[in-house]
Amino acid sequence: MDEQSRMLQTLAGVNLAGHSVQGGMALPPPHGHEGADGDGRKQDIGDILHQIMTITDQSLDEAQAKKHALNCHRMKPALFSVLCEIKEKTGLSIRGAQEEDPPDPQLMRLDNMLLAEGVSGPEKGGGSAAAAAAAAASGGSSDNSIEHSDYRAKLTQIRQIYHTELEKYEQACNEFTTHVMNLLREQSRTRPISPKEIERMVGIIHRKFSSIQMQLKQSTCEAVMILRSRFLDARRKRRNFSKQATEILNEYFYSHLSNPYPSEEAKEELAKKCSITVSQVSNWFGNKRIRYKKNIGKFQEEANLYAAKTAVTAAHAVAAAVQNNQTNSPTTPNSGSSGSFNLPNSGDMFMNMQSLNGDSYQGSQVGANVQSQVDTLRHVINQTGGYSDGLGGNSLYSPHNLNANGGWQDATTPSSVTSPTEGPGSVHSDTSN
DNA sequence: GCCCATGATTACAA
DNA sequence: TTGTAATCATGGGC
Repeated sequence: MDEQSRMLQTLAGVNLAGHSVQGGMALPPPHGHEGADGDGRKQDIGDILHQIMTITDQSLDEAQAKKHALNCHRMKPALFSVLCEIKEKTGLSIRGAQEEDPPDPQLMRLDNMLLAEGVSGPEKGGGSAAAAAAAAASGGSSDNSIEHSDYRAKLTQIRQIYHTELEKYEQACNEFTTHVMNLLREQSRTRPISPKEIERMVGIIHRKFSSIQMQLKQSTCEAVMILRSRFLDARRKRRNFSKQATEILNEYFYSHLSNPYPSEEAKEELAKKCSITVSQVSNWFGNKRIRYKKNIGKFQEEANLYAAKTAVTAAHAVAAAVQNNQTNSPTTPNSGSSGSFNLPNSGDMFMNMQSLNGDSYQGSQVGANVQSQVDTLRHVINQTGGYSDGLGGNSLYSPHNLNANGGWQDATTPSSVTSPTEGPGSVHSDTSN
């Protein structure tokens, strides 16, 4: 109504003389510039304008009656035509300033994110990348498949809500647009409304609804981010490693107690075997070194246990090697690559035991001194098979690898055993520190 | 609910 | 960059 009033005010104040109108009728000049003949027409136009101007102050019935009277007035076609012309001219200038809005960068960002997360666009296991990353971060154990599906389920839920809401908005937008268009078409019978003006109005409505949609997209993005951060937050979802994984890590730790710093390759192998990540292996060793050093006494029993286990495995390995040597090699027992103390690959017993057991440490060349285990093995061999489990007072392992400063010694020369293939004091490849 | 174990994080040093 | 030390946060047994 504002625009209408404005235009009518313009009409009322502007000299319309000279405008040709439908039916070859010229509009009368305004008041004060006419002769006696024009006074009648002036009065007519003045009346019409007054009626239009006061139409909002009247009751509905009155207004309807006046509207009808206006529609039937003989001057209506002429006025209507002039109004159309003026509106077209003013409309052009307004459109020129408003059209061709550039795409909103924020909206584009939101759209891209929703697409990347699999919320919008075709459904093809959206968010699987995030879920996979989280699975890797949290250890890749069987729990992850549960968490993965949990994540997917929640994402699907968000997706459904998003699409339902979006559909609702679009439906409401269409309904409202249709309604407004109908209203405008209806009104166009009584006041000049061009199709372009209707189009512009539709554009305004769509812009309003798209701003609402943007809010929806924003909150959906937030929901996805929260879900993702919760899922990816390993600390929040801390799970203890499996017993088997801890066993493997402990075996490595205690069999490399003189230098418990696995190389990158060893970490990768351990990670693979334990179904955890390399950084988790690093964390584990970091924690283990610190906690072991802080409380050696507490870990003594554990150390003995793993030393014993290692010794048993090693004894089997050595027995097998001896047997192999007896059948295959006529040379001196300690020469060459086999023999009673000629441990394969020069003393990285853990690795070699794994190899002998058919595990995957072969070829990884993860060197570390294992003096304690070699000592243990010697002990076992010297006892000619009289192996004690090491838990009953006679400790198989003594924590002699920590130096006075509390740091680990660098792969020191074993006091009683010299590796046949390695010189004294040699440092293995896993001295990553 | 408390307490301990344990995986992760952070600040710092070498 | 890696390791250490301290700390946080959670899980699990009691």
